[in-house]
Amino acid sequence: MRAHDHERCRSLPLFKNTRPETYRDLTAGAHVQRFPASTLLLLEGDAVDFLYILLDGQVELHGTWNDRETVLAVLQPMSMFILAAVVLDADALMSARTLERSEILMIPGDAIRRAMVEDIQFGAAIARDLAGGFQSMARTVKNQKLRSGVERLANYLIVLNASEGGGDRDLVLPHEKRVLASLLGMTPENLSRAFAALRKYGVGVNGAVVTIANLNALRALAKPDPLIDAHAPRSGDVATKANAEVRETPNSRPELARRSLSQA
Amino acid sequence: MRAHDHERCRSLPLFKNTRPETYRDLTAGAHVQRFPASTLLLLEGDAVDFLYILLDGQVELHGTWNDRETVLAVLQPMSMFILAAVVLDADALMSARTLERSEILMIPGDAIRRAMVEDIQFGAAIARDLAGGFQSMARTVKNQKLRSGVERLANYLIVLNASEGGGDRDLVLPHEKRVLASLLGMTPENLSRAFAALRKYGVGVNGAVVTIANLNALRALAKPDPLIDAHAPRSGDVATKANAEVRETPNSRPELARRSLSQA
DNA sequence: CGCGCATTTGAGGACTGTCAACTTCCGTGG
DNA sequence: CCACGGAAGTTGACAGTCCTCAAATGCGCG
Repeated sequence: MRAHDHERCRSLPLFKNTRPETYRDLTAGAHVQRFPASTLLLLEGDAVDFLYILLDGQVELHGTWNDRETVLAVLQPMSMFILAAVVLDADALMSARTLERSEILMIPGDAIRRAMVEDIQFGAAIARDLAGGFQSMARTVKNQKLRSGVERLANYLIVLNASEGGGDRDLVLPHEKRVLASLLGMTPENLSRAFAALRKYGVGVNGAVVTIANLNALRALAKPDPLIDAHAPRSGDVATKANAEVRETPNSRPELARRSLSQA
Repeated sequence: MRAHDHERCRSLPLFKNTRPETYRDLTAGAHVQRFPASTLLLLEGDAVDFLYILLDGQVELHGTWNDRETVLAVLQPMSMFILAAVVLDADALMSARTLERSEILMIPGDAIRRAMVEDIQFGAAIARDLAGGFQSMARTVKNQKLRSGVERLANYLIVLNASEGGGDRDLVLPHEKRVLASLLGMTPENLSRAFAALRKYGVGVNGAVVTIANLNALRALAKPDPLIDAHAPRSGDVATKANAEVRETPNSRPELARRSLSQA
C-alpha cells in the first residue's frame, strides 16, 4: 500500500476521525490487489471476509435470481462496498465484478468488526456510512416503484448533468449502455427506445455522448425530487474530481467517462 | 413509560448491551404516545426529531412522487423506524402513517446521536441495525427488479406461511389488500388478478384468509431465495447469521429453499 | 336498510420484455 | 492494409405484464 493510497483512505469519511492506532491496525492486515476487467470479486451468497475499497477502476454490484440479473450499483474510485455484510458477518447479498481493470484495498472483516467496538469514532463513522447506504437504497426503491423507465432515464440524465457542473456541455455516459439499462431496471432494447422517446424533449444521443438541448423540457418530464434523486455532490466527496480527466483516444468516439452516479 | 415497556425495549437488539446509564439517558427524554389509526406521524422531507419505536399497533412507511404513492414497509410491534435519518440528522425519505391505533415510543434524536458516540456498545448496535436495514432494502430492490408481480406475491405468501409456523393452516393476511398490493409494487386490481393466477397453484382466497393447498407447487413457481426473501426475522433474534432453520414437514422439499447454484 | 369502502371483474391501452435481423464499431489475424 | 468475426447497440414485430377507467359485487357499520 503506497503513501498515496493511505492519504486517500484517510480522507474517506469512514477513516476521517479514527484513532491512528485503529487505522494502523486496520491497514496492517489489509492488502491492495489488482484485478483485470470482468473479474468476479465476490459472489452473492458467499461469506464476506473483507471490506473492499475501490482505489482505482470501476466495479459493478449486481444481484441474480432465476437466470435474471440486475445491476444494483456501479462504483467508482474511493468508495467502499459490502460494508453491511462485513458488519453483520453475514453472506453477501450482491455479487461484485470489475467493469475495468481495478485496484482494490481489502481489509479483513474481523479487523473491521473489532475496531468497531474499540474505537468509538470509527464505530460512529460506520454507522453513518450504513445510514447513508440505507437511504440510498431507499431512494432506489422509490425510483424503481414510482417511476417508469423513461422517467428514470430522464432523472438519471439530470443528475448526471448536475454532477458535471450543470452547464450545457455534452454529457458522456459513464458506463456501457447495457450496464446503464440494467442499473435503471430495463433491457438494453428498452433503454434505446427510452432515449428515442426523449428526443422530443431535446435529448440527443451519439454513442456515449448525450446532449441536452432543452433542460427545462427534460426537467418538466422528469420531475426530479431531492427525496429520490441523489443530491448535488457533497463537498466531502474527494477523488471524484481528481479522476474527471477524460482519456482522449486518437480515434473518433470519446470513451466512457470515469464517473458514476449513486442513484440506481 | 411503563415497566412492561422498559422490559420489552431492553430486549430489543438495539438496547441489549447498552450501559444502564446510557439507557436511562435515552429514555429520560423519551415519551410514549398513542395515535389513532390513519394518522400521519411523519412526512417525507421533514426533519426527523425522534427515533420511533412501535410498541403496539401497526405502522406503514411509504414514499410518494408525482401523485403516486408506494408502501415501502409495514411494521409490527417492537420495531423501530427512521433510524437512518436520525443518525444522519437528515430529512426523512419516507412518510410514516399508523394503519391502526398505535402506541409509539419516541426518543429524541440528539440523545441517540449523543449516546452513539458515548456508549460504544450502543453505537455498534446501531451500526448492526442499520446494516440489517441496508440488507433488507437491498433484498427489496432485488425482489422488485428481478421478479414479476405474481412471483412477488407467491414469495410473499411463502414467507408469511413460514412465519406462522410453516404448517398447512390457513394464513391471515396481516394488512388490507390495497396496502399489500402497494407493498408488493402493484395496483389492487393487479393483486386480485395475481391471486387469481395462483389458483392453479393451489392458492385459495377468502377475504383476508388464504389457504395454500399445494405448497410444493407454489414453491416451484416462487423459487424462494434466501438472498432475496426474509428468513423470519423474529425479535429476540440475536445472531443474524445462519438462521436457516429448515422445518421438515412430510410434504416439504428443503432443497428448494436453497439458492440455485446455477451460475453465469 | 342503506351508505361507504374495499375488492373484484372487464375492457382497453400503455409499458416492458423477447426474439430476430441489422448496423456499427473494434480488435484480430492474414 | 484490409477482411473477418465478435460484441454492442438499434430497430421492428410481437407477446406478456401492468395500469387505468369503469362498473359490479360484497361487506361492515351507522
